[in-house]
Amino acid sequence: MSPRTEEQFEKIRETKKKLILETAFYLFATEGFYPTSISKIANKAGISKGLIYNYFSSKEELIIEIVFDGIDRLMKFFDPNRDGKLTKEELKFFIEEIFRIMKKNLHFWKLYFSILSQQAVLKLVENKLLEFFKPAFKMLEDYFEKQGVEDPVMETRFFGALIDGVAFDYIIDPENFPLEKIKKRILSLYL
Amino acid sequence: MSPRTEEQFEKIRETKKKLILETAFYLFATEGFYPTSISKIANKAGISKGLIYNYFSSKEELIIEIVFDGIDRLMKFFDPNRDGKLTKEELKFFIEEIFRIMKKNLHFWKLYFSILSQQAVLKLVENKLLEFFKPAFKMLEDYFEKQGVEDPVMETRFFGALIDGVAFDYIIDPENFPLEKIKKRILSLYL
Amino acid sequence: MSPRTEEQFEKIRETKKKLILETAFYLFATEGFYPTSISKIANKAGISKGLIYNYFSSKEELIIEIVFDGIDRLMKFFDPNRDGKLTKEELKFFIEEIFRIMKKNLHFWKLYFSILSQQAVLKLVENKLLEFFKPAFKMLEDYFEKQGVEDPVMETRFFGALIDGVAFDYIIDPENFPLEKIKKRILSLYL
Amino acid sequence: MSPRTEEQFEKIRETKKKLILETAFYLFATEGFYPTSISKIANKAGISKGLIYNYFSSKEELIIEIVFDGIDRLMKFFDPNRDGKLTKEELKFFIEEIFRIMKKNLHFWKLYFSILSQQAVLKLVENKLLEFFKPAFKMLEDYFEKQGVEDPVMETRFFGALIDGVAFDYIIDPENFPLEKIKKRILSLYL
DNA sequence: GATGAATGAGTCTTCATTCAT
DNA sequence: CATGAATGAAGACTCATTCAT
Repeated sequence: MSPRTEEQFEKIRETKKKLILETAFYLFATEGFYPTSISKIANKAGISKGLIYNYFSSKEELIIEIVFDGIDRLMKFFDPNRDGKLTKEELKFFIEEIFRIMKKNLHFWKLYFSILSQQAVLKLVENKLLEFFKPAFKMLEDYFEKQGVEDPVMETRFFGALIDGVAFDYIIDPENFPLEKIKKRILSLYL
Repeated sequence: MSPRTEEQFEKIRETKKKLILETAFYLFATEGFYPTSISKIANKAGISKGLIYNYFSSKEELIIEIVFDGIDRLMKFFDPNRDGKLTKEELKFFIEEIFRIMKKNLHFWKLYFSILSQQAVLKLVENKLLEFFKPAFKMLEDYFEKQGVEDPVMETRFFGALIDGVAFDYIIDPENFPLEKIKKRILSLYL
Repeated sequence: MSPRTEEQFEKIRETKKKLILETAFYLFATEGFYPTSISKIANKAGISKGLIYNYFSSKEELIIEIVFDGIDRLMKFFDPNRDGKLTKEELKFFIEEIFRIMKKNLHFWKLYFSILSQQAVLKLVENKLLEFFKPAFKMLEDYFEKQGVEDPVMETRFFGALIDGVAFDYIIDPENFPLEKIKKRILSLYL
Repeated sequence: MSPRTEEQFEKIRETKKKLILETAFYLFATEGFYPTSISKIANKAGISKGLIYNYFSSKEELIIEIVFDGIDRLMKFFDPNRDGKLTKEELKFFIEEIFRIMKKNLHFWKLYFSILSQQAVLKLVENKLLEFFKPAFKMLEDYFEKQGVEDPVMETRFFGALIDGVAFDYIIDPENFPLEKIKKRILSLYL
C-alpha cells in the first residue's frame, strides 16, 4: 500500500535499462542498426515499445550509450595499472586480452565495425572513440620508441590496422579463422 | 523522327544503367545503404524513380550488382597473367596495386566494409565474395608454401587480415593515415 | 506518528487539487490544451502523474473543472447584489470590472477563447457556458429595454460581441492594445 | 504509352493539392488542428496518407498554406481599387463584404479564431497575419482621421475588436446570432 | 524508354491512462 | 495519499514499389 521506496525504483530502473541495452546491443550487432526496429527490441526484451522511451529518448541515444558502454569496458583491458606506460608484459597482456575478448564477445566487434562503417552512426560516437584511441595510441608510440623502433607513429598505426583486420576477418568467419595461431604470429612479431 | 534502331536502344540502356550504378554506388558508399533512398539516387542521377525499376527490380538487386561489379574490377588487379600462380613480382605488384586503388578509390572500400559489416546486406553477396576470395587465397597459400613458410594457410589469413585492417583504418581517417609508409612496412615484411 | 485526522486529509486534498488546477490552468492557457501533456502538468506542479488521476478522472475532466471554476469566478463580478436587475451603476461597474480582470488575468481569457475556438473542447463545457450567459443576457436585455433601446436583444448581442472582440484583441497583443481608451469609448457609448 | 506531358502532371498536381487543402481546411476548421490527423484528412479526401506528403512536407506546412491562402482571399475584399485609401463608400462596401463572407464562409472564421487562440499554431503564421493587418489598419486610421475622429488609432482598434467579436460570436452560435441586424447597427455607427 | 503520382506497410515517437507497491 | 514504471493505441512521417500514361 505504501509507495515504493526510492531504492526500489532505482533497482527496477537499473534492471530494465540493462535489459534494454543488452537486447538492443545483441540485435544491433547481429542484424545492424537500421534493420533493427524499436518494436523488435521491445518484443525480444518482452516489454512495450513505450517503455524504451522511458529510458532512452531516441534510437540514436540507445546506440550511443551502447557504444560508449562497450568502449568503457574495453578500456579496462588496456593499461591495467593505469600508469599511462606500457611494459613489454603489459603489451603481451593487452594482446592476449584483445584476443580473449574477441573470442568471448563477438557481438561487440560486430557492432564496432558496423558502427565504424556506417557514416551516419559513426558521427554520433566518433568523439568518444577518439577519446579512447588517443591515449592508447600515445602509449603504444611511447612503447615502440623505447624499443628503438624507427618510426613509432607508423608502427602504432600498423599495429592498430593489424588488430582491426584480425578482428574484422574473425567476425566475418569465426568458424574458420585460425585465431590462436594468428595471435601467436602477432606475439612473435612484437615480443 | 525515324524510330531508334535496336543498337541505339541498347546503347541508351547501357549508358543509363551505368549512370544509375555509379550514382547509387557513390551514395551507398558515402552515406550508407539504408540512409540512401531510391528517390535520392534518382534525384542525383537526374532521372525518375520509375526508371530505376526499369533496370533493377529492387534496391537489393542494385547493391548486389554494385558489389559484384566492384569485385570483378578488383579481380583484374590480382594475378594479372591469370595463370593461377603468384610469383614474387606478382605479389609485389598486387600489394602495390591494392594500395594504389585504395588511394584512388576510397569509395569502393567504404562500400566494401559497410557491406561486410551489415549482416543483412552481406547475406546477399557472400557467395560472390567467396568466389572471389577462394582462388586468391589458394594462390597466396601456394605462394607462401613455396617460400617455405611454416603455416601457409595461417599466413594467408594473416596477410588478408593485415590488408583488410589497413584498408579499414585508411578509409576511417584518410587524411592522417600514413599509407605510403605502411605499404613499405608490408613490402619489407614479405619481400 | 499518530494517523492524520479526517480534516487533515481533507485539507491536503483541497490544497493538492488547487495546485493541480492552477498549474493545469496556466499551462492550458499559455501553451494550449493539446500541447500540454499530463506529464508536463505533474512536472511543473512537482507531483507525480498518478496523483493527478487521484483527483481527476481524465484530462478532459481537468479542463472542464478549470473552465467551470473560471466561469464561477466571473459570475461574481456580474450583478453584484444578485437581484437579477442591472442598474446604470451596476452596468458601469460591470464594464469596469470586465476590464479590470481582463488586465489582471490575461490567462483566463486566453483559456476562454482557446476553449471556445476548439470544437472538441467547447462541446465539453457549452452547457455550463450557456448557464452563465443566459441570465446575464437576460439582465442586459431588461436593462436595455428599460433604457428605451429599440431592439434590446440585438443590442445585448452587440454589446457581448464588442466585449468579446476587445478581450480577444487584447490577449493577442496586450502590449499595444489601448485598453484604457477602449474602455472609455465603450463607457461613453453606453452611459 | 507515351509519358504524361508536363502540363498533364501540372494539372493533376493542382487538382490534388486543392483537394487536400480544402479537405484539411474543412477539418481543421470544424474539428481543430490537433484533433485532425493526417490520416483523417487523407481518408476524407479519398487518398492515401503518403500522398499528402507528396504535396506538403508536414502538417505544419499544410496549415500555414491554408491560412496564407485564406488571408490572400480576404485581402481582395479590402480596398478593392488598391489605392491604399478608403472612401466612405469603400468602408461601407468593406463592412458589407465582411458580413457577406462571414455568412458565406463560416469555416474560414472558425479556422481564423482557432489559429489565433492556439499559441503554437499562431507562431507559425503571425508574420503573414501582421502583413495583412498593418496596411488595413493604416487605411482605417487615415480614414478616421479624415473624418475628424479624435483618436483614429484607438478608433481603428475599436472597430477591429468589434468586427472580431461579431465574427467570433457568430461562429459560436450561427443559428441565433442576429447577423443582419448587427450589421445595420455597425453601419449606423460609422456612416 | 520515361515519368512521377499514388500507395500502404512500416518506422520512430508521444501520451493518456493504469496499477502494483 | 503518492509514486512512477508500464502499457498500447494512435500520430506524424518515410520510402520501396507500382502503374497509368
